Amino acid sequence: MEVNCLTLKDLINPRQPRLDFATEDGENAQKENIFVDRSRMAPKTPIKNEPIDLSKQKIFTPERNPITPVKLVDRQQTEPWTPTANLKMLISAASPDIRDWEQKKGLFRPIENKDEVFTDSLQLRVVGDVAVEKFEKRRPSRKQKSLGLLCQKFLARYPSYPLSAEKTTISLDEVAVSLGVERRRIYDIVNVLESLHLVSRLAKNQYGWHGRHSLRRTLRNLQRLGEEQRYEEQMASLQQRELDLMDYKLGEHKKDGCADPHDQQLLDFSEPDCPSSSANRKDKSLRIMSQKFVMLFLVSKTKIVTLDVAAKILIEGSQNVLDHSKFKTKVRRLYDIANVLTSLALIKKVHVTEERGRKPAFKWIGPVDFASSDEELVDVAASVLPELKSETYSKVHVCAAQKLARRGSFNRVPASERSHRIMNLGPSSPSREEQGPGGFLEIGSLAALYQQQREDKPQGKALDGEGVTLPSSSLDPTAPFPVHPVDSEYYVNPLVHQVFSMPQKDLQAFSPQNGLNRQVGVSLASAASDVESLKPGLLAGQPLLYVPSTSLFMLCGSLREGPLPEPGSERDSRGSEASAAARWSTPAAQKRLGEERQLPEEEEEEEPAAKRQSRGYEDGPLSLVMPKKSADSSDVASPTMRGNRASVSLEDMPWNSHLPAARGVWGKAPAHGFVSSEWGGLPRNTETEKPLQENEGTAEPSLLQCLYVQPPAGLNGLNVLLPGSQTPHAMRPPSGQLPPLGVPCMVLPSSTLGPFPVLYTPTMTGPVSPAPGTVPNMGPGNFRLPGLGSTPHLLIGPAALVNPNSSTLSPADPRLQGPHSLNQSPVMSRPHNAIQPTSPVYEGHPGSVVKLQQSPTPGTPKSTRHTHCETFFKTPGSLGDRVLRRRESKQSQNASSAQRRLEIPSGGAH
DNA sequence: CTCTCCCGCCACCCG
DNA sequence: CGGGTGGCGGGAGAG
Repeated sequence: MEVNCLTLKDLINPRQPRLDFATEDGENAQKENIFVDRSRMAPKTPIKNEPIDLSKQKIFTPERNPITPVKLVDRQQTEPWTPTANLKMLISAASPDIRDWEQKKGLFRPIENKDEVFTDSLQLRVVGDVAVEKFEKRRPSRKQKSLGLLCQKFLARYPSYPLSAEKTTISLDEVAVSLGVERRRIYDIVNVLESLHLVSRLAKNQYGWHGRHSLRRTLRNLQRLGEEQRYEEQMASLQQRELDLMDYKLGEHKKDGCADPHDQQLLDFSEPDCPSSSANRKDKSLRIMSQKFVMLFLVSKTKIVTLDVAAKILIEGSQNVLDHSKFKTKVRRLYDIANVLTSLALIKKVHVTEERGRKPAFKWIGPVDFASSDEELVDVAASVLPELKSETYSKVHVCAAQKLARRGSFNRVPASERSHRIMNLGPSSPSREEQGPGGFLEIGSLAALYQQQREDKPQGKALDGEGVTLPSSSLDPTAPFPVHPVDSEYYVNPLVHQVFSMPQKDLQAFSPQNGLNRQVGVSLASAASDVESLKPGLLAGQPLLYVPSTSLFMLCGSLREGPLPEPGSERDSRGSEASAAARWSTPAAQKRLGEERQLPEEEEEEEPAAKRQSRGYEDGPLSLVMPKKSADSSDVASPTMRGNRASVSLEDMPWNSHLPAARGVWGKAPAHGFVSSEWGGLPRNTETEKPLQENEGTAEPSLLQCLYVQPPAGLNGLNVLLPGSQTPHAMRPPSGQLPPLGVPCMVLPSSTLGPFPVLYTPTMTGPVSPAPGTVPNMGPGNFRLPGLGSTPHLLIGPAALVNPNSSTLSPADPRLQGPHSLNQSPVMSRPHNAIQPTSPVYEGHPGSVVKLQQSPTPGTPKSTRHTHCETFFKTPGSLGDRVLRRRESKQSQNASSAQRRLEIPSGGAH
C-alpha cells in the first residue's frame, strides 16, 4: 500500500518529487493570486491535503517533529486514504492540470490542512480509528473552506474594538496569504465588513480596520434606512403572504411573484451608508446587498428573514424581474453575506418551517432596536426564548414572535448552532442548544442590558462607541478609522487553535455537560468548533494570555466530565438550574448583568471596546491572545503558552453570544461586577470555575489550562487567569476526553487586583498535563495578588501559568508585562464596577470616557500587542495554526524569535 | 433531492 | 494598459 501511495504521490508531484513543495506552492499561489513565500512554504509543509511525505515535512519543519511527525508520515503514506483519495491521485497523475489544481487546493487550504494534519499530529491521538478520522480530516471539507470560517479567522486578526489611537490597516494580500486563500475570497469578506463599516478601503489593497465601534451606529442607520425604504412593509408583505399562502397552501404559486410594487423603491437604495460616495461605484453590489440584507433584519419585527424573501426584495430592488437564475444567484450571494454576518455574530441560521419543508432563514442576533424603548425587552426576550433555542421557527412562531418582539429581542442564539455551522461540530442537534441554562440568563441578561443600555444611553452616548468612537464617520468609508488596537498586533490567530485542535467531541463533551455553564460550555464548544482556535486553547492547556482587547473570553472549562448539569441546558438553567449558573443565581445574575451593563457598557452602547465584547452578545469579540511570552518568558506565560501562543480571537465568533450570558453570570458572581463587559469571557471563566469546583470539589485544582486574561480595561476589573495548561504537553489534547478543556481559571476582580500585581504561581508547575480526560490535577496555581485579600478570584491552577509576577509589573518581560500590565493596571484602579472603562487598551474609543487611564503600566497596548504577536508567532508549531503555518507561520516558526506578524513578505522568499 | 456555497473565469475600471 | 476588483454562475459537497 504504502509503496503505491508513494508512487502516486510522486506522480502528483512529478516535478520534483518531494522537495518541490515550495515551488509548487509558489506557483499555485501565483495562480491564486496569493503570494507565497516559497521558502516559508516549505517549512510549513503539511498544508497540502494530499499525502505528502512526512519525511519531507519533517525536514522542513523540524519543529513539529516533536509533535508527532512520524505519525503523520505514517498516516499519510501508509494510510490508504480512501478510495476517493486514491482515485484523485490517480486522476491527478493523469492530468497535470488536475494535479496542479489539487496541489493548489492543498496549499490554500491552510485551514483544512491545519486542522487535519496538524491537529492530528499534534493531538497525537493514536486512536485506531484515526485512520478514518484522519481521512476525513484530511479532506478538505467544505466547511473548512467556508467563507464563514475564513471570515472568523479574518476577524480574529483584528480587535473588535481597536483602540482609537491606533490604526489598523489590512493588506489584502497579506491577509490572503496568511489565511491561505485567494484574494478573491477576501474581497467577499471585506465587502460585507465594509458595508457595516467595520472596515473601509484605504487604498488599493489596503483596508482600514475600524472594528465594531461604530457598528451600532451603522446598524441604526441601516435600520433607519430600512424603515425609510419600507423594507419592513415589504418584508411583512412577502412574508405574510407566503405564510398565508402556506397556510392555505395557496401560496406556492405566489412565491414567485412577489414583490410588491414598492419593492422597487427599495431598489434604489443607493447605499445606505455609503457615505461617501463611495458608493457610486457600481460595484458595490455586494456591499449594498449586504446592507440591504441587514436592513431587512433590522426592520423586521421577528428578526427572522428567509432567504427567499430577502432575495426577492433585493432583486427587485435592483431589478424588477425575478428571474430564476437571478434569484438563484442572489441567494448565493446572500449566503456569502450571511456567512460573514454569522461570523460577526449578527445573525444565525435558522429555518422557518413551512408546510413543504423548511426555508432557510437567518435570524438577527445582533443588537437590536436601537431606538426603541425597552420596556418590553425582557418580556420579549422571554417570549422569544423558546424560539431562540430552536433553530426552526414555525410560521406560528414567527407570527407570534412578531408580536412579541416588536423591538427585536436580542435573540440570543445558542452558540451551538453557529458554531457548528461553522465548525461543523456537530449537527446542530438540539442538544447543543440546550446548553442553555444560560439561555435563560442570557436572555434575561440581555434584556436587562438592553434596557439599561437604553437608559444609559445618554451617558453611553458619550461613550457610545459609535459616536464617539468613530468620529470619523463610521459610515464614511474613507473616514479615518479609529483605532487600532493592540489586538491587532496580537493578532489573534485563529490558527492557533490548530494546535489544540480538539475533537469536536471533546468540546461537545465539555460544553454542556461539563458543567460549564452552557455559556461557557457552549462558548467553548462553539468556539472551538467554530473557530478552531478555541480548541487549541482548550486543548492545549497551555496557558494563554488573553488579552483581548476586547474581549476575552475564555473559557475554561474544566470540563471534565464533570457533570455539571447545569450547563447542559440553558433552559434548565432558566429555571433554576442547579447548574453553576444557577449558583450564580440566575436571576440575580441577570440583574447584575444589567448592572454591569449599565456600568460601562451602557455608555458605550456600542461597544466600548472591551466592554462590549463581553456584552455584546454579538459583538463581543473575544480575543485570545497567546502570550508570546511563552517563548521567552516562561514566566508569564508558561511555557505552555508558547505552544499556544496563538491567539485567538473569539470575539467575533459566533459564539460570542455566549458572552452575554456569561456576563450576566459574572456580574453576579463577582459581586462587583466583574463583569466587565468584555468579560463575557470572564464570566465564563467563572462559570467554569464553578463547575470545576463542583466537579472537582475544588475548583482550583482542577483547572487545567488557562488563559489568562486580563480584562482590558479593567473592566470591571475582572481578570481572569486561566492556567494554561501548563504543560508543554499541552499540545496534546487528550484525545478523547475533553478534559483538555478543563481550564482553571482565576478570576480576579479587578478591584481586587487593584494595584497589585498579580502573581501567579503555579503551584503546579508541573503541569502535568492533566490527563486528558481527567481533570488535571494541577494544583491550583497560586495566584497572588499582593495586597489583595482574598479575592474572590479563583485560581486555578494548573500549571501553566503565567507568572504574574513578571507579568505583573515587571518590566522585565515586556511581553509579559504588556499584557499583564494591561490587565492589571486597569484593574487596579478601577472600582470594579466602575471600571468599565476599559482599560486603556481597549478603550480605544476616543470618546469614551473611560478610556483607560490606567495604562500606566508598562504594558502599553502596543507593547502588549507585540508581545502577543510575538508569541503568537513564536509559537512553536505547536499551535500553529494552520494558517499561520501556512505561510506565515512558517516564518515565524523558525524564528521563534523573530516572528512578527505576518508580514508575509512577499517574496521573501526567495 | 435541496441546500449551500466554493471556485475561479472574466469583465470592469481604477490608477 | 496592467492589475485590482468583484459579478457571476457552474458545479459539487453536504445533508
